[in-house]
Amino acid sequence: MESRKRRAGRPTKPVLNRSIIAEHALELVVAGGLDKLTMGQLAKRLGVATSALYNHVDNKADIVLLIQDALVSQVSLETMLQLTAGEATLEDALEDWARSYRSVFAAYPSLIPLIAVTPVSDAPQTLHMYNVVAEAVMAAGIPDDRVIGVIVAFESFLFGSALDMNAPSDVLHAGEPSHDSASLERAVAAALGTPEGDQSGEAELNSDAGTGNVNAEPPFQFGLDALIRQTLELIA
Amino acid sequence: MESRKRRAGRPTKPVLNRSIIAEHALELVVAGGLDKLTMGQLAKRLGVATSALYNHVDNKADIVLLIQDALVSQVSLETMLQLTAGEATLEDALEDWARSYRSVFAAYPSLIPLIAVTPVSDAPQTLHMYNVVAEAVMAAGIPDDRVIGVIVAFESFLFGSALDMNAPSDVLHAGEPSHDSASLERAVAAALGTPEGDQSGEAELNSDAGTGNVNAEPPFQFGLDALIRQTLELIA
DNA sequence: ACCTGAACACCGTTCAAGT
DNA sequence: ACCTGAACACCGTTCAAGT
Repeated sequence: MESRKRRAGRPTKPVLNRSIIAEHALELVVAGGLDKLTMGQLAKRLGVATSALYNHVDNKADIVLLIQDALVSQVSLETMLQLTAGEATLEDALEDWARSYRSVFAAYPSLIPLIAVTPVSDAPQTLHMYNVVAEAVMAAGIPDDRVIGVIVAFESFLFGSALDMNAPSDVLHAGEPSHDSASLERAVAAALGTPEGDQSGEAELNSDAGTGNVNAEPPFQFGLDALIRQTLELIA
Repeated sequence: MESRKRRAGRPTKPVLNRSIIAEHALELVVAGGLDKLTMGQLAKRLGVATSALYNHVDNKADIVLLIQDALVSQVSLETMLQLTAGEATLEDALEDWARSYRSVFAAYPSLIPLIAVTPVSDAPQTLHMYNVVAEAVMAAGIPDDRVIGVIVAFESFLFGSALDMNAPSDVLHAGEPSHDSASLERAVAAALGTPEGDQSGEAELNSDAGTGNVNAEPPFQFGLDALIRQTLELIA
């Protein structure tokens, strides 16, 4: 039985709290991107008046911060923790962390610019993740003064790669052939002709959120290898 | 003398066109980010009614596409063109292109998710840039089927790096010290202790758009070096 | 063809009134 | 303390009316 209908006035037991709000806000963003997250839609989903939300959050940005932090906590730190314990290699830890990070955020491209700019002090889960990674990377022998540089370089690449996963598979296809696109077309054709899983011309059928671009893997692997190699050379 | 005031009805000479709209839209975004770009503000700036804009553009997304393409045309392709002519090294061309690209888009972080997802066929200047880069990189001896991978890997890193430039310098500073931030704090302290230009504690004074993060350079150089080295190894 | 001005459905946010 | 409902200033977009 659903709650009949509330009238104005304090309910005997609170119907909302920050966790409930965060949870449903995340579901809205999953369903339709950041644009679909409106205070009105969120309130409707929670069965309250829009204004009731403001008893628990400062504003919409506050909600975005909440879901961002919830997302970060989904990133797998398993291999990083093993590295700290001396039970994994730096190479494996970086690779696993990077792949997990990218796949989590690929589903929320509109959040990425916000995440990149949010101070970790406002997001406890995010702070925790950075701390685990820093500790592991230090344990592996990267000099203290290079740790932040490594982390930020990886993160920059991961943000960009997560965005790239949301591009249509044919982002680089020129429209009508012109003299101004000949080289690009040749490169695109060559790239499509040689992957392990050839997907010919029907790439646009794959339209899952965050996996729109079926050609995202090779560039990701290339960049990730580059960063990992450069990092391994820093070991004292 | 400013135009007195128009009344309804077709003006003898059109007051708007797509170029004029794009130009002023870009100025609005420069002034205050994508949020400040509203159809109402843009119309006021152009001295027309809001609805007049719709005689020239389909919608707001159309305007965003316009300014995105205008931005791409600001990226310097000079060294890439020299590379095609055999007058520059691949290393220099990649470094110059990457730095120019990053600095152009660092000023417009909110545009980056849109750019990453926009098909090049909708943006002629963007198509042109990719074509120049593809041609140059091929001329330098990178195998045809690896060109797209290289370009996309660089671009991913550049997008992320542009976002990072917009983070506050102290993004990674934990708030109150906790057991959950000790390693991170140590890494941050070590990183700040050793740069060529020590900026001690007053980093937040630097608040120019796109250059908020005074600590963005070392990670950028690190990642760029990694990608360039990996690319050079692909030369047949 | 290209403008104005009114209208529409929606936004985020505030606040008095209710319990 | 925590909800409702009305209100406010603003969005993007559409469209009839004017020239």
